[in-house]
Amino acid sequence: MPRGTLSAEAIVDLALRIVDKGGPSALTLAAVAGSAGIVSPSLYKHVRNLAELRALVSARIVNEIADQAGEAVLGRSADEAVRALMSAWRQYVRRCPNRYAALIQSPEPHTAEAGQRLVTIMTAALRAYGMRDSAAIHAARSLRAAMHGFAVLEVEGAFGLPEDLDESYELLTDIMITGLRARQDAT
Amino acid sequence: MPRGTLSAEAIVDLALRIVDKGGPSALTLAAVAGSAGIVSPSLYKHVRNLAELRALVSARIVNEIADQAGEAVLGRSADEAVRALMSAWRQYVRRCPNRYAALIQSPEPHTAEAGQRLVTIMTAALRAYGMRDSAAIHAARSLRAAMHGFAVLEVEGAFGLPEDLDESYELLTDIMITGLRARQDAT
DNA sequence: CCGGTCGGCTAATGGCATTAGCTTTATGGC
DNA sequence: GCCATAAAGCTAATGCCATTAGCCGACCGG
Repeated sequence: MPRGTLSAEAIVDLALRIVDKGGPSALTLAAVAGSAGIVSPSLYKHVRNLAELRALVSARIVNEIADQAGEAVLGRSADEAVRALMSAWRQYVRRCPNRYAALIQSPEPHTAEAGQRLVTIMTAALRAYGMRDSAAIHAARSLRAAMHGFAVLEVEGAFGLPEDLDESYELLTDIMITGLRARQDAT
Repeated sequence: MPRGTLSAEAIVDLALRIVDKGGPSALTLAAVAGSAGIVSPSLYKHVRNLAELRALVSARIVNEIADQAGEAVLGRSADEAVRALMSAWRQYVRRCPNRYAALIQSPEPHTAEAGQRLVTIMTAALRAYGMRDSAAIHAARSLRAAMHGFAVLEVEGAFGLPEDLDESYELLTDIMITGLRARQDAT
């Protein structure tokens, strides 16, 4: 077997660079092959098809986010943990908007596994509010919806008005924290 | 001029039916042309290109959502208005998941205009919390992020766990209401 | 030294968007 | 009622992309 230098991992690396530069729509097999110095059909020796490459890329991105999120939450709990988590999430989005835009939310094995890490991190952070099991799941979903929604809208340029986005996100953060805490008091 | 029966409006109608049936990726000029009984190049006499068609479709969808949202909010205020708004939003998503998935959040004139309607509806609902101007904008963005995030994740099947989604959304609704009310009390 | 397999290649197909340029057809002014 | 015109259809052609089939050479273990 020739050139051992091209693994699926390496291909994902190249794919990420392409996404960073040209956005999600630039991620084509032709482009990846080109940047690897081979022709596109050769890629099929490493990756099943474009859909799988997208899934692998997404899994990598989710893992990156989970890394950031996990680090942010470390040593904090309750309000501070949620604030740090939300802040870390948005920081990732601002640092790598194209990657975030390329994220595909599929019930695909690799991505799902990485997503599981996030669920664990989030439910752990929520345990400080006295939430467990189902309650923690529902709260984690709410948190994720808020973060993801803001991220998607910001990345896609959907916030047209001139108001400062940092302020908006701070408000969203405060709302989530207040809301979660109220739940804690309620139950 | 022959066949006056095919306007941009009619094309969007056909496009929506295609999206409903096959999801966003099924929306191709070839498919639309086929369902209109013409060949694809003829479409360019009515629509600039695929991107514009997508934008027109999105504008229509945003208007549909604004209709539902506006109706839901009518005659209610504060908590009740927010609850009704969030409920209407998700009902639309559940009724037309493919349409929601096809939504493109572009800073494009038609969509932006429809989006303006939504902003108006939302800020009006938030005025009951004593929010005006910038404060209302930030709050509207937060609300939109929460609703959109949940919608996107639900539509894309990103919520893998068996927990009931209705319950999750109710929690998110409560969190938003509690958070917004706390803001009201704060200022 | 040799055979298998891995990883590259070329060729070919089919779907799609898009452009150019031709033809038909309805209609509005005469 | 007729005809010029412009709208709205068509065919042909291009180019990009994913994907499949089948070929070939190079590395590795024995």
